[in-house]
Amino acid sequence: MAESKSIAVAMSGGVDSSAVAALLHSRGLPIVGLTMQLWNQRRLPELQVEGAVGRCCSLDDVYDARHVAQQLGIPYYVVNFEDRFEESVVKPFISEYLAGRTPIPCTLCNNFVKFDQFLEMAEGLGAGRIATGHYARVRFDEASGRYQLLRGVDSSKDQTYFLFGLTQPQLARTLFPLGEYTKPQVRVMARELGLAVAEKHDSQEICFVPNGDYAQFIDAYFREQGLSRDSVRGEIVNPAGQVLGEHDGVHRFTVGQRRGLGVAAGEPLYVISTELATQRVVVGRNDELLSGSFTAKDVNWISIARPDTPVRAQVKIRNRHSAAPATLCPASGESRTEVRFDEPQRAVTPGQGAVFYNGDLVLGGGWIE
RNA sequence: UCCCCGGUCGUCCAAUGGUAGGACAGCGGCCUUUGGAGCCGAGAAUCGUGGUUCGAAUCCAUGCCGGGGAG
Repeated sequence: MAESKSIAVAMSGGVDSSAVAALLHSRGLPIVGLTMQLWNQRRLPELQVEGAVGRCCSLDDVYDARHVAQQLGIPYYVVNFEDRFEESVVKPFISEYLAGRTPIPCTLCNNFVKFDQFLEMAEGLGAGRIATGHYARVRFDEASGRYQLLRGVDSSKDQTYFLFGLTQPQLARTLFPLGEYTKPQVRVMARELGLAVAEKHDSQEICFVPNGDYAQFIDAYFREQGLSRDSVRGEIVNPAGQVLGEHDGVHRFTVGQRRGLGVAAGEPLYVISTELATQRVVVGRNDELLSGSFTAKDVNWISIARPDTPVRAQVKIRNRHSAAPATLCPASGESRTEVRFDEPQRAVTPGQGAVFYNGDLVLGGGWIE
């Protein structure tokens, strides 16, 4: 009976998710701690680095999560999602890069693992809802009958950019307890609750790429799989087509990138686009990176129903971008939406997410074509 | 085999008698819990050899290497 009301907490072993477990527990809610094993960090040993911190799924992290669960006296399990993670996150991550786009593994992981397989697993354990350490808020809007997604109170830690794929059924069963707090408050809370992980460093970079070198990861993954790739070398050209240099693969470049071009032109050069067919990387001046509009595909509307007419919004085109005013023009009968910025924005990048906001409210989001 | 012009950090350019500066690139760090971006920092060069001069990247001679030039 009481089992069916329990909440499954996704515990990574970090401060945030540990604080979520402690917080819900302190409120007397029945919870169960679960750690998702997503990637075996002992694979691709050539990428190992000394003293790496903040990587997901390391033995230390599982140890930390289990320790917190013991401290709280809650049931705790480690669940192995490695196959799903590799299929739904790692492989698409690689193929997107090889296709000249710039993927967001965190969003894929949320869409296909954390709010999908994990939710099912929780259900199997008798938990009706899940809770994660994301800095975001969910609320039910009586008027529209919809669950709404809102930015976390701590705008500097807000993680809604990675959550634009969440659906109504998922939101209905999800708790983001940290959305009401700031990161410093969470640290204090963790300290006061005596959590051993209170001072643990924040994680950063892609969790399955231990040394942060994703291009090296892709190379290593191909070797591990015994796959070979055709030559990926290509030319670096300016918009006029003049050859300025050579490169070792379009997957090493993303729109707006400056470093790593190896071309000395007297002024900084940035990647403007990559041409898959010719394996060319086009570079140019910073002001050549401005775009006034783009199309978002596979748009998921969250806090509002899909509009039939243009909608004003602020649109965020990368995690560190501050949402810019724009007009959304949904294509009728399609999941595409044209986004027209009031002012041109720098480095609109295919493969990245475009998230639509109205203040703190997340209207929805899609993928930049 | 003669005559011009030119050889400065990896690249491009500055300093034309007083002990070499910048941009870009590369490297390191910070920032950021997608990738980029941005910020900070340290490196890094006068083609060789003689001479003139208190003092040479700078003037002279010569060699070497580029580029140009009717035999």
